[in-house]
Amino acid sequence: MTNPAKVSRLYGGVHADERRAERRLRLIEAAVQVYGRVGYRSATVKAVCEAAKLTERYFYESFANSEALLIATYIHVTDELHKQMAAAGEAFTGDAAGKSRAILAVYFTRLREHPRPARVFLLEMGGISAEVDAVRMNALKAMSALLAPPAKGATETSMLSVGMVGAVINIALRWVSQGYPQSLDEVVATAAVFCDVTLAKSGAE
Amino acid sequence: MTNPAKVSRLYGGVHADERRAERRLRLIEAAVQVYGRVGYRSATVKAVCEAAKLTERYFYESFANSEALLIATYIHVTDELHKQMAAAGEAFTGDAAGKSRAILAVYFTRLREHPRPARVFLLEMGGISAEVDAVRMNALKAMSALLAPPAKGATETSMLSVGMVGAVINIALRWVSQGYPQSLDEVVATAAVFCDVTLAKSGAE
DNA sequence: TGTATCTGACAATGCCTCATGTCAATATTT
DNA sequence: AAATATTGACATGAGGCATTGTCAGATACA
Repeated sequence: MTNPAKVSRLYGGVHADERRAERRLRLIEAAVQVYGRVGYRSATVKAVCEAAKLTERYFYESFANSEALLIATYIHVTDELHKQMAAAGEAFTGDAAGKSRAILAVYFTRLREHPRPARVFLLEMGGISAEVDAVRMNALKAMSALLAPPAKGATETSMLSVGMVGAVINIALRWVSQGYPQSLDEVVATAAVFCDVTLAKSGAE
Repeated sequence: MTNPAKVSRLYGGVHADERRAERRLRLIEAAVQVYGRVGYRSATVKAVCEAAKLTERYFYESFANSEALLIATYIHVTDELHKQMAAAGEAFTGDAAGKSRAILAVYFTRLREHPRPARVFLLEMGGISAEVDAVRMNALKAMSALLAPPAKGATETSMLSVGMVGAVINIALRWVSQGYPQSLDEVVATAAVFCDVTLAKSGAE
């Protein structure tokens, strides 16, 4: 008896859904490369497709437009990063200040491993559209929650945390842009200053 | 006897140089309006000229292209802002922490007076071009110097100051974007936390 | 083996903007 | 009043890119 759920034909041993998903992922990974090379603003659909070794047809199969790809790519990259940061935070046993440092160490290490994409996602994500802004704000909130877990009853991100994240991001951006002049320990220590003061002040509220 | 230095004809009682300068300024002021309305990225040369009540011809008389206008406009706006902040700093007599607060109060007050341009210049200035990035970095350095004057022998902006400015900017951006939910005193106090810690740490180095 | 689906290369269209050019109308000097 | 500089409105062309469409060839199923 035939399985009515499997409407799609196998191709290369995989179903249509999987092939679609695979192409989508390839486009996202290609986007990271292309954005890193020329920046998002000058990245054309064509260039991304060439890097992914797919044609425009498949681009529009997965994304409505260039901006949708940017959003998917940003989410993909930040999700991965935040997972690693969260893992480092959970692995660390000790006081809150030490935990912040462990998380920051992962953050800055990853940034140093991917200089060009890091620059793009730190620098170019502002003012492209309301949707992109919203996605970016979500990512910043996630980072804020990692570095300074909100108090139990907290309903929204405090301005203190907003400042903290801004400090860390700006330090990161400068560090990346200038070619990593300081050591990892140095930048982590500097960024940690802002985490520490945030923890101290928000606890003492 | 004719004056050979005055080669230009008077028009409306003013010389060519002055008329040019006046048109240039009108374009800059129009740019502030247009950028505020639609953002820099969607601001066309045509729209700016219409707002300035000038034609494209006069645009290219003063600016090589759209980006040159952006840079001129950004410099115009930040110069004005920094002058006011500097004045507030000099007028204040007291300790460094109090001075920071006085300067921040001016900063946030000005941002609240011009919500839309503020949003644009805080948000959209990243990753447009190397020139714009350089101009922006200069502005951030100027702000850093105001809020936490560098130690006497300091040769370059410290990463601590970079973090501080990032914190203040991010607080400002959030405050503006969300429609000023906190009081002026509140945001100033929160931002001041980051200035204080910067002053304390950089002094104790 | 035949048929339907999938894939890749490429063409074609349409849209928008920058930047320059043209030309008549206006203002100023002599 | 005549000549010249200045201004404003508009036209034009060049270029780039997104998006859709076409079509032949390849692959899997029956």
